Amino acid sequence: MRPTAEVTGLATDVRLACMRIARRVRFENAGALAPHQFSALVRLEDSPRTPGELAEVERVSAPSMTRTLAHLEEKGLVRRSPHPTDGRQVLLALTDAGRATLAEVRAERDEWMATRLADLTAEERRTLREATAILARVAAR
Amino acid sequence: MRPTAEVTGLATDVRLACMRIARRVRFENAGALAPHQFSALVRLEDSPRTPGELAEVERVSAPSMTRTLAHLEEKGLVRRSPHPTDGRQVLLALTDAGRATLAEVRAERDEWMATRLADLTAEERRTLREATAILARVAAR
DNA sequence: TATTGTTATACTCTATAACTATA
DNA sequence: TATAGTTATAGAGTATAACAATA
Repeated sequence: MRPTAEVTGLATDVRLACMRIARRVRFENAGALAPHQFSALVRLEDSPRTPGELAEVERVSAPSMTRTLAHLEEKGLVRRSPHPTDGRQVLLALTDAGRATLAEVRAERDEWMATRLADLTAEERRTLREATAILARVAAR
Repeated sequence: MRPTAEVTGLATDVRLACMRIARRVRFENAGALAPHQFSALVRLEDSPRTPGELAEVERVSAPSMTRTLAHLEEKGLVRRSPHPTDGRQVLLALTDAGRATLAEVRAERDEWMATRLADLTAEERRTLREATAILARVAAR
């Protein structure tokens, strides 16, 4: 469907609101983990992956991912193991420390948001709950 | 007010939704302008500012801002002029090209969002409209 | 003597190209 | 010969320290 003026105006507002929130969350929680390191760690949460897969999904070059993974390994957050069937490939997996770090960073970020949402009315929170479901679909497309 | 479990869960959802949207918008529109250059340009929109003011509000060092401004000046997006009363300071202002560039980047970003919002129902857009007003207040605190 | 801005230098993240090992 | 990953090298952004000009 072709966007109307009403939709375009809303698009601006939604975009700006989301970018400001994201910026505040990142700023408030610089944390011990750089953004690209955090992103890579998140990708390993569901299952181990190869450096190549991680580079592709994070849209960085293979050498960049090599470097990022080396740092995460130094910090003990990921562990590497040989690929079971392809000797050229390597598998990276989260360590217990890696999982704990992910949880910590998320807890800090949630706390920032939660303290602010606690001051809203129940009605306002209901609106946000509905909106996040919609935004999740929008982001997925 | 102390966050309840219900609020903490919502905080996670809101935070994730906003960060995903922000990420998609940034990814989708890499544009001709690097993020830090775009940010600095936005700060000059309302009125001219000194390098020191820009460095503080963008939370980067003075030398970093010097460098950023040099690049923006090379591209013809900002113009420098002497401070009227203090010979040590310098004033940076947007050029017409700078304003045009800002408008272009925003238009691209809005288009990405607008094409997605156009597929939603009117009811869903009403929810988003209410939510963005709430989020704007949250981000401002 | 303090402040504003720039230059000097070093470190980090990123990319492309070259290299090694395996398929 | 093609693919996965690493190493070599270079480019861009950032920071701290040192410097020049002005208050």
